[in-house]
Amino acid sequence: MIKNGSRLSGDIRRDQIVEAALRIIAKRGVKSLTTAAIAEEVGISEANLYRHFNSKDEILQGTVEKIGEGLLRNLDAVSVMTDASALARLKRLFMLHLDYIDRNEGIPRLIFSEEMHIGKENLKEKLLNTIGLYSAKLESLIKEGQKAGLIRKDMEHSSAALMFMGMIQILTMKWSLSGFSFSLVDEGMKLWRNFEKCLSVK
Amino acid sequence: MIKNGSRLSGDIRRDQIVEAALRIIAKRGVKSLTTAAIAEEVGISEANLYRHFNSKDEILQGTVEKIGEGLLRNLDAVSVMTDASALARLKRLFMLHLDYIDRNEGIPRLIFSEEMHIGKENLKEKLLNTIGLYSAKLESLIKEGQKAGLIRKDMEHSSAALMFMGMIQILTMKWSLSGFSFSLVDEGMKLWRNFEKCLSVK
DNA sequence: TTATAATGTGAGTAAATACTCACTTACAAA
DNA sequence: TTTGTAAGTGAGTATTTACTCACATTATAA
Repeated sequence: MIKNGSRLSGDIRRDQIVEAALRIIAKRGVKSLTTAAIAEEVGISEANLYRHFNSKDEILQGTVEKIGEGLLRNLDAVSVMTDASALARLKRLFMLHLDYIDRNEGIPRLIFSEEMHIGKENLKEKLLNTIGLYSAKLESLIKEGQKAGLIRKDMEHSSAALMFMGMIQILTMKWSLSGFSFSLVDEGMKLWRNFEKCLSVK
Repeated sequence: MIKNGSRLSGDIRRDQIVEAALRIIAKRGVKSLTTAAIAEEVGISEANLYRHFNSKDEILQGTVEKIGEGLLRNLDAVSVMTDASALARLKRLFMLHLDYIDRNEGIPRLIFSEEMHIGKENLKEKLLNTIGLYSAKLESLIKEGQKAGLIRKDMEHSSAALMFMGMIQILTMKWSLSGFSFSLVDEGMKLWRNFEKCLSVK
């Protein structure tokens, strides 16, 4: 049995464990992600966990990978919209992102968590890598919009991309602090309308 | 000796403890903020900590208060600039905020931390309260700028305020993830220039 | 059938952590 | 001087947590 973090197509338990971890984070936070809690959520013994992962850290790594895959799927979904304008695709990406977070409340918890920021170089790297891919896509969409005459030419790509991600972040954080009490998507729509004014040529 | 969380002017140890806590968070994160670590940083025994605070939670509350005070001081500093334009004051507030974070690396760690988001209703409330005051100030400055004809009239106040805070957030998070490896203030300046384009009437 | 590997578990263990307690020392006011 | 109180400590304790180990069961393939 290979347990070194590499994917093994047939290992159903691995997926169950990772999904259980995400559920626990969503419900009770990263601090409550103990081996005991995971084992109970899956319905197996704690010792059995270690038949599928070498450490709790590896489990965490699995959940980060899973989240990253979901986010990158959104990039693909937008890439496919070949007949839509750059601005329409940016909007779609914005809403897809919010919707994905809405369906996985563990995401902001995990991304903001200290586990992701301190030590754990592999986790940090994965996150930075995903952010990098995301930024690149955003910047290329913005450039495309500028060429098409939809987005003002004096808008700097990297700054606009940061603004895009910043809006998602602050909204997500407010949402998390409020106990997920308002509609991410509705509030996001309002924010987007304003951002579009910023981008558009007058 | 009163230890119920209320300020006591003469208690120097309280301040020392809170400052030590902030230093530990900056250096090693909230997870490393143990009673043992605090005691060692201050240079007193663990038991002595409990002469000044009833619990570790109270110490954390003290640090959150300290940070909040600093942020609100920036609001005051800007309120005093009576002869500057609304846009100039917004810029000043933006840079003051970044500078304050730059000098206190523990701030993003603490604000993003699970301790602030899960359970601990009193901490959450303090944070939300500070954010509320901040938003209100931002919105009033934006309105002022609109009246003066400096900021475009079709910009929605609350969305623009969220964008302002979102930029600080995303920049701060990138900075934290990068191990504080770039200049917050320099990168912030770039972002600000772009944001000003968004706000300004053409 | 039988050998081998995978999957499973209960009962640990060592380390970390927030907090307590009995007791001592310093020090200011009566 | 006495007395009361704040400030201090070393040596605990109960609990939590990641992880291990010896051993049992199940599935697979020769």
